[in-house]
Amino acid sequence: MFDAGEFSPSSSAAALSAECFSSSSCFSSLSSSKKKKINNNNARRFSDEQIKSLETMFETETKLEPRKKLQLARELGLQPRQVAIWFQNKRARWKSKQLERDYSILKSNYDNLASQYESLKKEKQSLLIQLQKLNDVMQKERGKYCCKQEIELDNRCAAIKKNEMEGMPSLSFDLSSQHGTNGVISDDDIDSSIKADYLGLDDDAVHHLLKIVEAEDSSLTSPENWGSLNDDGILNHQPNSSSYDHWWDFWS
DNA sequence: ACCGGGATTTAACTTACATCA
DNA sequence: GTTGATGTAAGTTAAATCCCG
Repeated sequence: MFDAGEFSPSSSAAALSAECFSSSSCFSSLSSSKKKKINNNNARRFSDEQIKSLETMFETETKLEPRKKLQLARELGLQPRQVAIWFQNKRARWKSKQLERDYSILKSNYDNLASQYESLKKEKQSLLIQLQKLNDVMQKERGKYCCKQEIELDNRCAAIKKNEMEGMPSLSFDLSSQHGTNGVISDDDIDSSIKADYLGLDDDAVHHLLKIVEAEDSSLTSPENWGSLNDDGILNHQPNSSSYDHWWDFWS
């Protein structure tokens, strides 16, 4: 399908040199002094107008039809083979640039992900430290009030034994003394009772403990302590409930 | 300002392979 | 199925050009 005047790409060098089809292609066989002269005339490189036309054509189609190639070559005063070679080289350069662009985009995406990963890692570390602190406080308080209750229980047992020895009736469980004056158990009572049962503590211990926990809690709930959680971080995602299972493991 | 040399750009070439008549 | 013409991608060459010390 070669057009008239075009040479096969696989032609031998000897054949090509014999087919000296333009001043620029003949250029390589000239002496250095003549090369210099031709160079001064800007003959080797295509002119700006030629390049502009070639670029414009390349934007519309990266592979030229033979007829368009002939037409373009005629318009630019080049050999069709020169146009063909220019398009070959242009495709190669374009592909190389495209690879660079793709690489740059991929690298940018990777850097963003790596940055997010590092940020989340720091948040996790910070949360683990806070969790450990809370755990320590809980252990300390639980131990403290368990002892207090044991002492109180011992005192009551001692009083009962004393009364029994003195022939007085043993103290019965008095609802009114523990849960309001009318003997009716209020919601607060139930609430405290549940908390006490759950934690194994009495009311005072529960209230005291809750104050401590709330104080610790405020450091978690105040925005200034959130760090980068707001910045497109985990707070913007609906957490999977199982993600927080370890929090409740702590309480059980 | 000039120079030398390494880096980059670019036109042209070579080779290997694919397609089609 | 084979062959020759033609086209392309990928890699190379050589000269021009750029850049920097």
